[in-house]
Amino acid sequence: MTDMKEVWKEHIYNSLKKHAQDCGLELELSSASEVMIGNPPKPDMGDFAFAMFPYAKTLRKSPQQIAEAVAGLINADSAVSGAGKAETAGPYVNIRLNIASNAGDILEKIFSDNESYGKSDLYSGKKVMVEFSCPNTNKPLHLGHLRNDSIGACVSRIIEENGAEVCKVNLINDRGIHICKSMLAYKTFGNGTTPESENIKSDHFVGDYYVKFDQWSKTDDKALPQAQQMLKAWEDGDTEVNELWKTMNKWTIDGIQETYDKTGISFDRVYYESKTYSSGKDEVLKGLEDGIFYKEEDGSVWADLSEIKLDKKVLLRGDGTSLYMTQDIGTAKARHEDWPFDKLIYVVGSEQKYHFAVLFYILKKLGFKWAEDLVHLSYGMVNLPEGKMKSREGTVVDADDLVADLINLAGNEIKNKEREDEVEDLEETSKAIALGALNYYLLQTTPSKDMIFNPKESLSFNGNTGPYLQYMGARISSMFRKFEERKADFDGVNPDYSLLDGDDEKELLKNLSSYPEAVFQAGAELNPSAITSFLYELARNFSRFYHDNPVLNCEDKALALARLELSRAVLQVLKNAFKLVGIPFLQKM
RNA sequence: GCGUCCAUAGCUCAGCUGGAUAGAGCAACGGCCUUCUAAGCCGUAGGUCAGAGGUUCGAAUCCUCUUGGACGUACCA
Repeated sequence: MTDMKEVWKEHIYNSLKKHAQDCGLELELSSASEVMIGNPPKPDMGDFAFAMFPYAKTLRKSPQQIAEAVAGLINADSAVSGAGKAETAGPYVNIRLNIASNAGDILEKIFSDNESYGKSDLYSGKKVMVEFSCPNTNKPLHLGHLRNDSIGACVSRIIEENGAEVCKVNLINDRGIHICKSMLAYKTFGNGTTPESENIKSDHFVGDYYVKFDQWSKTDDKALPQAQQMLKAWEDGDTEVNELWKTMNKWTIDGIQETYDKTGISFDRVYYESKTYSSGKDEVLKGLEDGIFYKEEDGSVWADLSEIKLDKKVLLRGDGTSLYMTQDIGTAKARHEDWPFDKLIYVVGSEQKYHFAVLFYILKKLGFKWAEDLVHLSYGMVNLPEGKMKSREGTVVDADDLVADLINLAGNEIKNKEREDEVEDLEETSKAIALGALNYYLLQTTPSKDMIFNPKESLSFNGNTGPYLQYMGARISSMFRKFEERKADFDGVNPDYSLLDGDDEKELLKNLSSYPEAVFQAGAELNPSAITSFLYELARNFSRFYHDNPVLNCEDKALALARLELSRAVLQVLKNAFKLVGIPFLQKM
């Protein structure tokens, strides 16, 4: 469709130019790419729309008159007229494509490209690193992480589809006072229990002590000072604290890894704050020597941000210990050394916009050329219908719980529909449906916007949901199984694509051919919702088509086969887009 | 206070770099299963695109202001 659009822009451009010439005027357009193209409000009005308003002034004619002239020129051009027809609608020139005559080409392209259909070279030759997830090691993952993971993983795949070499990285937030809080609470109240002895998933086990610390510190003023003391001991290399840290850190990371496995999240490289903060400290001290930063009387090191109209930022505490910013400097540097990227995308919540503005500025000041290639892909908060999630009020939606609920619900749904025998593996199918529902739900909203997570709605599998999309894939798959059984009926028949000229069929062909555009747009904007929107439209159009048009049961065998191939193409594009969004494809459901 | 972002149907969201009558899903109501999976299809109802100005042939979209909200502005991460 991209090609067709370009072709028709060229036609309109040429006609406009010719018309201007005929009038003895000069057109203020230097190339066809400047011609604006749109869609008519209704499909039955045509496939492309060109508004003639912008040319009225230079051509000294009404847009209506220009439209008449341009349409006339296009229809008179025999080289053009086979591909489509121009019609005027007031000031608009609408192009009605002869899609059926192109149907064969569109389908052939999809079949020959297969799983590669949709790929672009937008980022070809580029190395792009994507950072996402970044959990703390003091508690399990929650709904906010799930959105982060969904966006991060999806954007990674989209960029890859647009030609880049991608490296997915995680950063484990495993040092700081918050880690000491759960450690201290465990040391005080744990009595040597373990996740195994209590039969609790290990990250939840640690998280429970983090909650316990919170309760404890409310009634005991000595709790917090003790935690700070522990932090100091830890940084001073105290073996006992270090051993405890190692043990509990492992518990959390193992637990989180289990969640990643369930939600299909993986990374190419994993960084640990505990390992990168000292190199960040070195960079800050070097910057101090070079006069980029300055020291306060208490020994703390600061960056002056007045150049970017911000105040100032502390980079090292008075006692020489490092902060969030410090370690992020070290991490960025380590990453570029490990894997020299052309672009590094940080998928991090919008509440950290300030942090990244400062980080990028500081890295620039430190003289790292690649600081220009850093991008903060900020995403909005996930709220509940009642408002914000609050750990103190226990309204935080736990990632494991949510996934488990979704799996259960999917399983019940299969049983209710009495398709338990049909699907073969109930467990696996339930998981696939749950995962598709989750990813699709989280990716529909444009990342930069806050979203409201309605648990009830997310657990529904009707309407514009992941399972709806999977269902279309399953129905098409089912149709192909039926076709295998009846193959003999179609012996010696060839598909006649020129018969695919019903409105539903034309819409589908247009959808299919516009898929590469959706991938390109998603890549350029780093916006998964470009793919989710595309998917829903394709599935909805297929659903209507399939409801109203018999395929295998069509009496005209040549048309039946053409429709079958059209369905095959829909299936292929669904699969390709599913892969990007993280919706598992199902043969049966 | 300052900075950033947001405001579209009862609810949740689309709406591409300005273009024709602003679209979906959910919820509500009404139809459609002896026919390729009813997790489906079709229909009805629902809107002063927060408000006011401005730019333009033309604004939900761009600019300014007002109102309402979120986030940030920590020697937390």
